[in-house]
Amino acid sequence: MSKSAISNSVIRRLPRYYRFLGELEANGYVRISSRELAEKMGLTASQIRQDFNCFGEFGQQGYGYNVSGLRSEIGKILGLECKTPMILLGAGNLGRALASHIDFQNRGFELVGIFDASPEIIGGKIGDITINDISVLEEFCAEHHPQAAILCIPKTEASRETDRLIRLGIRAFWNFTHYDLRVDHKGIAVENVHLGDSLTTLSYGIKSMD
Amino acid sequence: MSKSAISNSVIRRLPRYYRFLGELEANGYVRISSRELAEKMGLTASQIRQDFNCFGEFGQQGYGYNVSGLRSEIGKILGLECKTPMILLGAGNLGRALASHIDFQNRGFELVGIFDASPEIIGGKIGDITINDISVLEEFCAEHHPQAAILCIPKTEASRETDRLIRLGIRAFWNFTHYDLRVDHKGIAVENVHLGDSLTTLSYGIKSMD
DNA sequence: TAGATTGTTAATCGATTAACAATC
DNA sequence: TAGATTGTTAATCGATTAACAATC
Repeated sequence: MSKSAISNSVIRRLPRYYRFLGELEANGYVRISSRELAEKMGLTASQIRQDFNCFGEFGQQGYGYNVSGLRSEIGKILGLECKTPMILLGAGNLGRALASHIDFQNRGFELVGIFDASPEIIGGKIGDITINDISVLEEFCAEHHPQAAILCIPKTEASRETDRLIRLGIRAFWNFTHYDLRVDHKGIAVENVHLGDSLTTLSYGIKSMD
Repeated sequence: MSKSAISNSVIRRLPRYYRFLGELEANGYVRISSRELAEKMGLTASQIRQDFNCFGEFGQQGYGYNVSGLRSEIGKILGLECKTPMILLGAGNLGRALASHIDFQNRGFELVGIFDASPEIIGGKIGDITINDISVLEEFCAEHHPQAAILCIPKTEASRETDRLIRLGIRAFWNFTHYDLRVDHKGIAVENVHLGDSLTTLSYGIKSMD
């Protein structure tokens, strides 16, 4: 829907705003000014006001922003009222960690299935979801229509499984494999998480301190 | 050392360059032009040349860049020839995943110790490293002098443990806890990985496709 | 009303892209 | 030499910051 001109830089900041506002709300804040929020988040007040004005007028002159109102507006923009059904491919340590620790509900998703190829793992459970054989993916998708997938599989299988998943109706990928997923198909969303690159950046950070 | 004017945007791209060049090298590439690399990475040739010129002249007119030479130069800039001793705090699923799947050696680090507070976990092993009781951190640091730490502990303990670790000589944090670590102390490097924010961004990506 | 703080425009800053002379 | 491709400067684009009138 809103494909208007919200820049990528702004969007990347929205989840963090949403998170901070949630914490403020939990701590009993009712209102907050751009100046105060800027201080807490390490941004400038100007930037915060510019950001929030991309999608309408949420504040009130002389008062500031209503914390819970603003938070729920940002939640709507992020699409968090939908709970997109999501599956996990690869139930190794990382897949297991994500399945058990990520708060899918509050991020706009619901984890509905877990798949792996290794016989020792298949049949086990993570939370209350049973790990299925990846060969039953077709039947599962026909029945449950998941729309998003987490990729925690070996690099070598990523490309093949991605094609398969797209054929099965998956439109969004949270990619943890060791390569950059770039899908040519239009209408597919991809979020690459490259943990190795993140650690490498930290290495530079150490070196450049003196 | 080189605290010159390498912008943050460039630095964020370096690990990815390093990775792509490694793959090219593995595939037998000896030379590559900025145009060809741009195509493979989804960047512009101009940007690549600008980026590489931040730290000297690595290419050769009429020829392009030597793949392995360029890669090792970027490796030096990133500080990957050092193997900074690193410890892991928190050996739950996520900590376990990182300890077993991350290629520390190629990212400028060496994992030298793992700590947890839970009696059921302490004494176990991940790879060939024994999980220690977090109470022996002081002795361990006095002996092994780790300089970096991975935080995979509950949010509630993050602030306290961070202070403790800084006192023990840790100068770099790879932070997976559910809050933004901002260290006031000068001379501390932090890389926050907020997986929840990443997933939230994907939610927006789905919604904004139409 | 007076004080505070937004919404918004204008100014600045930085990053990306385009262009081309230098040179291998 | 001719062709290719860099290194680098100039032009463009976008994002951040500053400023202030509008208004609660």
